[in-house]
Amino acid sequence: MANIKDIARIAGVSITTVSRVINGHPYVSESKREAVLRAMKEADYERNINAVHLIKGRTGLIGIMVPSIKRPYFALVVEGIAEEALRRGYKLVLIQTDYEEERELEALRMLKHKQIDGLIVCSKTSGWSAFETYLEYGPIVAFEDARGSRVPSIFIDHYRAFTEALDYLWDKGHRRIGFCLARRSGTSSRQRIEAYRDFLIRKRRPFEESCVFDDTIHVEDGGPVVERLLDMQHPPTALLVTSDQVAAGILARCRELELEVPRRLALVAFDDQPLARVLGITTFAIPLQEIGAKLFRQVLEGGAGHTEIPVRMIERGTV
Amino acid sequence: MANIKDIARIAGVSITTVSRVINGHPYVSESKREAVLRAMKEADYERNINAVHLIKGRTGLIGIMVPSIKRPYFALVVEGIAEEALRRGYKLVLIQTDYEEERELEALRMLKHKQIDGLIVCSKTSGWSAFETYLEYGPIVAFEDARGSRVPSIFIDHYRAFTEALDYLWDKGHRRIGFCLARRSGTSSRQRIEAYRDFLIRKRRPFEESCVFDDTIHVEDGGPVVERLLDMQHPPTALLVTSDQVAAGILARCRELELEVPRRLALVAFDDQPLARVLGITTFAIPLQEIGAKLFRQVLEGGAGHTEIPVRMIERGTV
DNA sequence: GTAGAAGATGAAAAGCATTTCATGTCAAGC
DNA sequence: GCTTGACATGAAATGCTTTTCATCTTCTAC
Repeated sequence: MANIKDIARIAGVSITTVSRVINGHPYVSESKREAVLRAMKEADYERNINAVHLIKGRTGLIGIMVPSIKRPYFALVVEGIAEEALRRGYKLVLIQTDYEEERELEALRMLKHKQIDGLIVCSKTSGWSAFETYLEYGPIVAFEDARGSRVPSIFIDHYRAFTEALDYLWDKGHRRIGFCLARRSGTSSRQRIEAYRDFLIRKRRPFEESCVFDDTIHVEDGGPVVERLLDMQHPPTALLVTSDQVAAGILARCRELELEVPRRLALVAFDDQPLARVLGITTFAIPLQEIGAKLFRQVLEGGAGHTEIPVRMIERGTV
Repeated sequence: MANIKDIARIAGVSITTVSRVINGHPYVSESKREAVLRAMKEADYERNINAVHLIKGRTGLIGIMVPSIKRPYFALVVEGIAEEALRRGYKLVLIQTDYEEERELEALRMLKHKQIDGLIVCSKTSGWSAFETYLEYGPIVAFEDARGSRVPSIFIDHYRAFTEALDYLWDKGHRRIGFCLARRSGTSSRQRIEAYRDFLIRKRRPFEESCVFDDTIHVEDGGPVVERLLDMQHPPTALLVTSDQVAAGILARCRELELEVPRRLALVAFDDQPLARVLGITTFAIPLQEIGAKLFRQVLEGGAGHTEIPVRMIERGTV
């Protein structure tokens, strides 16, 4: 394909002039501009973007690290990021990690390689220090509580939200409260477990391992929770569920088994995804799309610091 | 940051030798290899990938054109693509189009620019001719019935599936069958409308505009459908719903209004997403993730032709 | 009338790695 | 002793665009 040199030759001008026309710089006479444009059309010229990237040292690409895009939670964040990226003329590179450190590292290497101009970490498994090391190569921002690290973050105080939810259920008369987590080792899970333990201490109640259900991530993970519940001597009367999807799965199985919600089992979920609205699930509103947009803006501006996103409970019919 | 020239200088070898070490070419003596590796470590060298892209004319990036990633349907396809991409060492550029032609065109331009090595079109609004024009710049593959065009495709015969579903409902005694569509102008919607019209002709039944519900895309679009149904003099007794999400929304509203499914309203949906499994929705299994993987393989291999993906109905409890 | 600014243009450097081609060494084989 | 092939190495070309610097012209203002 034709390159800028060819165009210069065809139009009878220098390469510089062609570049000026392409980039809209001033100081090009109308006649030459037209000649260049004509030549470009004639030769079906298209700028080789990789040469531009090389010389500019930027690519207009932002990396998004997500464990799995099929989880609506992340899909919503990415949607928010994508909308903002579009508005700013950036493209996104999707890096699906499945929580494997090696893949997370590869995303960081892309930053060092200058293949991406910045990196948005939606969730991760490696320690913060790995990310801090790469901070010098380009902006990174995380959607996870990174306070205490040098990685800028936009986060939700899960300790506070969980505490609020627990108190709410307690006030509604629930004395045995269980909860569902995704990965036990995740940052937010650890905060939630801490909130749970502190709550129990405050209420002088014993911690019971049987009340925590982990690895509940997808809608189909809800059913088994209900079955385990039914097998218990003293099952919890309320469940805090860290994802609307799982809550929907629980709700569906409860209906099948004619276990009344909220009479027999109360549910408080998180995210306020459309599904929760439709099913009337009491949940914490987390503005995932807006958070996505914020993440994008922050990574572009390269700002430091940690921003908390407030969440609030939306009462519907499951408590 | 250090470049290959610096490394060559530090290691006391030529640039070529450094390049050989980096790329694992043979014919490098052990002593020089070590010297180069030492120099690379010392100078914290990282290859500038954009220079590599420039000279190779490839980027290891595949573009994915999706209208909106937050729709689970597309998220699942992308998940499948991403898994396969990872296996093959490719990265993905997400191009969210929102069905705007300008953005679709921009994705095509990326192919021409050589910013991406290939393009997967999950759904689109522009005509095929636009895509055909760009076929010369790199492989394109579409997840949409492109028979009759030169764009390779992996597709589902929606005419056939719809016909099968209609006959099934007819055999179950339904005489008034309505259906929900996403965008009316989409390729699959047109095929489905055709199937519906042909079905009515075959059964000597009149076409009634009030039985088609369009722009139903998300889970929250289900409720309004039920409300419109209740307002009708002679509402359909069965609904074909082109997405599990919408079917879930319909089901939820039916329960709220105590409209028994399937006694008062039967539902057949499409996709067989996890949500449909959990809610016991009768639906057509479309292996979206596998299709994603297939799309990726095809775009890599640059194969032509059209491949039909067979679908089959899964009977659950909504008919 | 002249200094200085503004406008116009192009040569060349810079950005960086890969690959081809040329050259040289050494050992095996006849 | 000489040819041939395998192994080693580097100079230079290649991929393509942006940007700096230098040069030249043409006004404008005093």
